[in-house]
Amino acid sequence: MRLNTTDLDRLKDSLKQAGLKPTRQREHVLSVLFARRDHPTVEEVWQRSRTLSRGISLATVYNCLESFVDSGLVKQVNYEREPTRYCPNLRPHAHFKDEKSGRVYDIDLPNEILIQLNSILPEGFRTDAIEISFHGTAKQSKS
Amino acid sequence: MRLNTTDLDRLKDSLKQAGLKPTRQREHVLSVLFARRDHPTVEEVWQRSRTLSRGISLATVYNCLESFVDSGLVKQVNYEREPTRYCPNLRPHAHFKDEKSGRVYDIDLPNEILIQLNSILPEGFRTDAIEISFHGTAKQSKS
DNA sequence: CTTGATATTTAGAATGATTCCAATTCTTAT
DNA sequence: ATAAGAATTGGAATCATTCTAAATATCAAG
Repeated sequence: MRLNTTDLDRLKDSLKQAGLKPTRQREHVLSVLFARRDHPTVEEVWQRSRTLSRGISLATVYNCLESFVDSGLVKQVNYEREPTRYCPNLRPHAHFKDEKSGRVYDIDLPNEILIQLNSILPEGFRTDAIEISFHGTAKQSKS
Repeated sequence: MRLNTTDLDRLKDSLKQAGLKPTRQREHVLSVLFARRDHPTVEEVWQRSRTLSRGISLATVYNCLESFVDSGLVKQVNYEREPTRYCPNLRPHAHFKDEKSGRVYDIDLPNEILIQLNSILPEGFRTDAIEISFHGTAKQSKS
């Protein structure tokens, strides 16, 4: 995880545009998230952040990720009561969890389906967000 | 919550058909679930079960609900990391959570949508279950 | 209807993800 | 450079859930 100046500036910009102060820790956590889009847990993000020269505390990883979610910079993925996972994919998408490997895949959602889903709601229901989670088994290993 | 013999027999039958021994506690927990289909948490089911003559332990409520879910008798509903809720509606349906009231509504799912959802999966993905959760606000108060 | 084998119930301890806290350190506008 | 507000930190606290091991209940067989 070596960041050149351009990458770093991009991260800083992302943070600023999200209304977040670009701190060393936030930049690092965000870069970890972008580096491998495999829906890591907080603990996993923390492990991957140990490479940071002075380290980073677990509480800070929680704080960073929370602020990212609040500002819309990343999304959360919850499966049952397992540790929350984080995902920098901002396109409308569902998640598919392979029960064998535990891996979570992104599934792009055609706008058509979102429209249809909204159409089945009774009168007076206004939707802020829709979460769609598949459980199953995936034969392949590509994301 | 007064159960007549017919109701009780129906509960016993449900349990037996699910492969579960019909114990006093399971009958009661299941009847609580059927009495108000408002997606109660374990804690809420427990509260509502205090009416039981000799009471029932929280651990048992957990055990009962777990066995119901395992045997397919009820479904779980998870929103973020909030306490798990339980739902005796076995038709294919989504959940809509009203952020204002915290109430969870069942939304029946047309088979068409389920077919469409399966059609967007890449080759080799086999689905066991799909969860669809809406977040938003509901103007009305009916379920 | 008793009995034994097996399953269930139970209270409380243990777990584990997450949140809270209060003190320190950083960021940034002036 | 500096002060005000924000972010970071380690550790304690929280809280839903799971585990444990002992007591109790169910049910099939006799």
